[in-house]
Order: sequence, then structure tokens, then C-alpha cells
Amino acid sequence: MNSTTFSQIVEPNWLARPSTSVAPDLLGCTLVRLLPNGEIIRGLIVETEAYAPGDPAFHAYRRRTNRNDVLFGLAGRSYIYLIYGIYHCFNIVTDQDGIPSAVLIRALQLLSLPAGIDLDLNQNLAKKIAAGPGKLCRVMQIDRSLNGSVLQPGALWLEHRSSEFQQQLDSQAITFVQTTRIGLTQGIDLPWRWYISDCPAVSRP
DNA sequence: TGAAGGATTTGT
DNA sequence: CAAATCCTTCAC
Repeated sequence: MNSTTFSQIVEPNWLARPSTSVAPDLLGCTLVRLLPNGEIIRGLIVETEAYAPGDPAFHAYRRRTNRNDVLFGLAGRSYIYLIYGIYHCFNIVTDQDGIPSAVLIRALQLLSLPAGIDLDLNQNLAKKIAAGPGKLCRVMQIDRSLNGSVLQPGALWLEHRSSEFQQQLDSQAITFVQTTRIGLTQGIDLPWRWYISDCPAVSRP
């Protein structure tokens, strides 16, 4: 038995390439959160945005600071920051050590629901409950205590696409849309946002 | 040391 | 369309 037996876990090496390459590849992967109380929440990644060197919208655009330090490091770590004093945003650090680069996870389609939410009774609500970067962090209880942590089985990690998802993608039963990013004042023309077509969990189709 | 503003969300 | 709300960054 070798490591490929458990290859559904996304390894840091898989993320060690430019964010514009990783971002579309993350669509269909699963973000898994293990809460301190033992509860597990799983969400299919349905919307991503890439941030890269030379990008004026990127937190690492100007200089290396205490906040953005993790962006300059190795791929496979979380970069989490507080926005508007209220919400958190969750990013995955990508590319080589020393090259600041990240993918913002903008929306999840929940596969397992947190306690207290009934999928059958609240189907429409459940599809939208992680539709947005602030909302997905709220529902998965992601905050800055996880900033800089390595994405590996523990509190928070990634799993590759299921073979079913990949097959549907290959047969074009599932398709992606590439377009411009949301909510920015700079770099607004870069087409670095990707999402799954016709997915109700996308924040802004 | 202080002020400006932000990769958002929600309700008016 | 503006408020909520806090932390980071940059200027003085």
C-alpha cells in the first residue's frame, strides 16, 4: 500500500503552480472541515478566483507585511483575513516558495450540512448557505485562527474531484465559466474568476 | 499616532 | 444603495 491509495487528498505539490492554473482545477474538489466537537462539514468548490504577482487587487501587491506574509510562502497553506470587520475570506496559497500567489474560494455547495440545518425542509436555503466567500467561512467556522495552517487532514483540508465529477466534466455534462472577478476596485478586467455553470450555489452567476 | 478604506453581506 | 464593524496599511 502506497501513498496513491489515499490520493483523494490534495497534496501541497499539486498546488505549487500559478494560481490561474490551480483556480479552475479546484472546481469540483471538496473542502472538508473537522470541527472541534467532531462534526464534519464537506463542501464542493463551485467558484474560485485567482490572485497573482503584479495583480493590483492582490494583498501581496505592494510589500510583504505581517498580514500577507503567508502568501509569500509554500503552497498548500490557508490565507485567511477579516474583511469589513465582519466576514472572513478563505484563500489557498499556491505556486513556488517566494512567489506570492493564492486562490480565493468564493462559494461551496454543501455536501453535508451543519447540525441544525435540515436539507429536506430548507433545500433552497441550503443551496445558498455557502454562496459567497464570507458565507462559506461562517458556515464552516473558518476564521483567522486557521490562517497559515497547512491544508491536510486535521481541521481543514482538500480532496480531489470524484471520478463521477471528472467523467461529467469530460463529457461536458458539467461545464465551467471563466469571467472577471467580483468586488474589486483594481484589476477588474482580469478574467480570473471561474465557476460551475448552472450551479445554484454560485454567489453571482 | 491616526485616518482611510476594504477580495462582503444584508436589509431598506 | 448604505450600514455594519475592525483591522491593516500608509501617511504625517
